[in-house]
Amino acid sequence: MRKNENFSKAILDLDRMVHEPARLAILTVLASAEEVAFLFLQRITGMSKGNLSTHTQKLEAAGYLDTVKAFQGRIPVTSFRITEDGRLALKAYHKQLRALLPEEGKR
Amino acid sequence: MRKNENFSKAILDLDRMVHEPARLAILTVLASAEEVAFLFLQRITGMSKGNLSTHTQKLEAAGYLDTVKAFQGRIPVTSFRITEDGRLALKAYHKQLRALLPEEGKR
DNA sequence: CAAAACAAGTTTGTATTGCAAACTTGTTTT
DNA sequence: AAAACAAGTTTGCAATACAAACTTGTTTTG
Repeated sequence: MRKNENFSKAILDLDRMVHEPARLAILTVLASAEEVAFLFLQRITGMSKGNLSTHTQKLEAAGYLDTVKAFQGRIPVTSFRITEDGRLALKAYHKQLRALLPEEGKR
Repeated sequence: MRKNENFSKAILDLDRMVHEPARLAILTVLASAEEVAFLFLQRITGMSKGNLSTHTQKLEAAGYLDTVKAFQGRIPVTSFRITEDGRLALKAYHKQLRALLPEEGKR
């Protein structure tokens, strides 16, 4: 049996910056591409612009993504790239989750 | 490649009653025993009494656990049992997480 | 050409929530 | 009898997620 104490305390140590579903979705998409545009991210996740904007700002403040502001012709386009720290945080989070999930055989 | 759209929207559909780490820890412990006493749960998770109390109340309101109030001698002892709904919710949550985690080979 | 509609994000306001300090009710110790 | 302890609960507060409303600029239309 898994040691319940360490185990449940580990759950409480999950990185909340990543654990929040909106941000987890953002990071997951960013992890699968070089660079992702704001509007693409919005459509793919179905989030509102406001919500997406605040979450990407938080992820940037945490150092998990970089914001790239550019112009496509004359209209502004904001894009994002996951940082190395972001990738590491996501990987670490995945590891925490795996430790938490019952093993294959025991489902 | 996984379809990014369905995928990231699925993340946003995670059951938040279970997703919250404090409650996930509680449910996980409850799932591994018949009945668990308040103080045991508190020690094993390291949560404060107040926090534990409010989260168990939420889980009860959601129908995910039952609260059992009894006496040990003359002192009151509160215990909890996961309900069938709670077990199902936890299982469904695990399933959602598995779908979300990169596969073994791709780590 | 002026006005209205549209685009791309950001800021602000609100309602919810997680958390621990303080409280309550009762028991045991001094 | 008073003080200390136990087991939870309630209350107050700070942080957060979210969308509506706003801002700045561009394109379309009358």
